[in-house]
Amino acid sequence: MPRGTTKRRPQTRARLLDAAMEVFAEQGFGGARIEDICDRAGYTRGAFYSNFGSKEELFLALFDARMAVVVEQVVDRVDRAEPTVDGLVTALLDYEHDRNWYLVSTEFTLHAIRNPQVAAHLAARDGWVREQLLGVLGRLDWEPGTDLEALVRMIVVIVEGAPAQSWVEPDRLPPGTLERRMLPLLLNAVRPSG
Amino acid sequence: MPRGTTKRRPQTRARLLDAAMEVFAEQGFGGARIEDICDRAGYTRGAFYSNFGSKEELFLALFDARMAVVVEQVVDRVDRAEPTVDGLVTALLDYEHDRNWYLVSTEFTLHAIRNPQVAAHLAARDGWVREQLLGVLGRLDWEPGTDLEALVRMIVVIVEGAPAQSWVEPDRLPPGTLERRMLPLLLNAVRPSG
DNA sequence: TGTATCGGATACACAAACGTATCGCTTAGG
DNA sequence: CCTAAGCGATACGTTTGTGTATCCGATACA
Repeated sequence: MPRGTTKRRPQTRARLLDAAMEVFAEQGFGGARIEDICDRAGYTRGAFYSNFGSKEELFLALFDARMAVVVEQVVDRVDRAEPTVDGLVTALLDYEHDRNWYLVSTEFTLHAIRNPQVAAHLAARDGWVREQLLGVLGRLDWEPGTDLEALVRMIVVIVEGAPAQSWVEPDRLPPGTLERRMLPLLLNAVRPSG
Repeated sequence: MPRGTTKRRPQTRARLLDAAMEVFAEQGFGGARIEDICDRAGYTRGAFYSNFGSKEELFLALFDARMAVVVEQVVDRVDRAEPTVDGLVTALLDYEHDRNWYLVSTEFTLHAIRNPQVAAHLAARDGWVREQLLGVLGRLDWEPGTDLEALVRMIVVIVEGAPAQSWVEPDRLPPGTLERRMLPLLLNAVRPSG
């Protein structure tokens, strides 16, 4: 804790971040009003401007913080998983399917694509995530000639892309079901035939 | 053309839609200002309110119009394609990778997830698209027991999900490359082994 | 070619969101 | 305790975007 910083400050930040997750999920980044976030968190705009310089800065802090948690959990589980296709798939998908996080992270990706600076930031983070997964995948056997870096990208396509269909019609296609069928298909395709 | 409607009206609408595509792509739906769209199209807000009731209505019209074109083209090409995996993949991916359309259609999906009314609309459209693809896929041979409806959903995951990574770092992963590698992997996994 | 309607421009009134400057309670540290 | 700094609330003024009401040029149609 920096010199002269009181203990309630991190709590204020945390509450603002939690509120922002909800409001961004409901209204989108552009549609979210700063005052709504403050209201939701139980503060006034004074608290916001004391903690963040802009809505953009908050967005970035929110994404970074949440992304760190999600990735840590996934990597941790994958790391302990049985070195089989089924173990891997289960580890990759054994998380709470968080609708708000899907909305916010997807919108952050769009935000990054629009802003080169943010894109560089996101690319670095994504690269780090893929590296982590690459390490774990390297412990399994794969069809000779398999491009593991490409394989990791494909896994990301599935894990981040499939939820779109589920969240549009969650009753018809419950979150996780499509990924659960699709990942084994992909992984078995590059496993040793023997 | 309705009684008493002049011929420049559809042109005005079209120009507003084109402008909206650009502005939504640049600013996002929530961040886009109606006046920006009008400026871009070369009109004032008067023209806008004469043609659309709200930004939301414009967004829906834009998505519907563009979606119709894109789907028609893809279905048409897939329909004429060689009945082989490679022919299918080539037909599915042989389009201009439109960054703006990726941004707008993805944001529309988020918008739909937030608004049940819009979600129902989008689900109906998506269902229709999948039906179209189902018809074409039925003409090829597949591994016995293959769930073609699920297969179509998986194709959609790839075609709509992979561009995210490409548009974040287009230099490292040019649009289309990941799909081009991933689709054959999936399709060959459910083709007859013989 | 006349005329009624259409369609987009203009102007205005309103509302909402923003950012800042300042105030006063709270907390840390001596 | 006492005091200085931190932190969030309050209260501005400003900006920005919106929607509507009205006007006038353009266009269809007789």
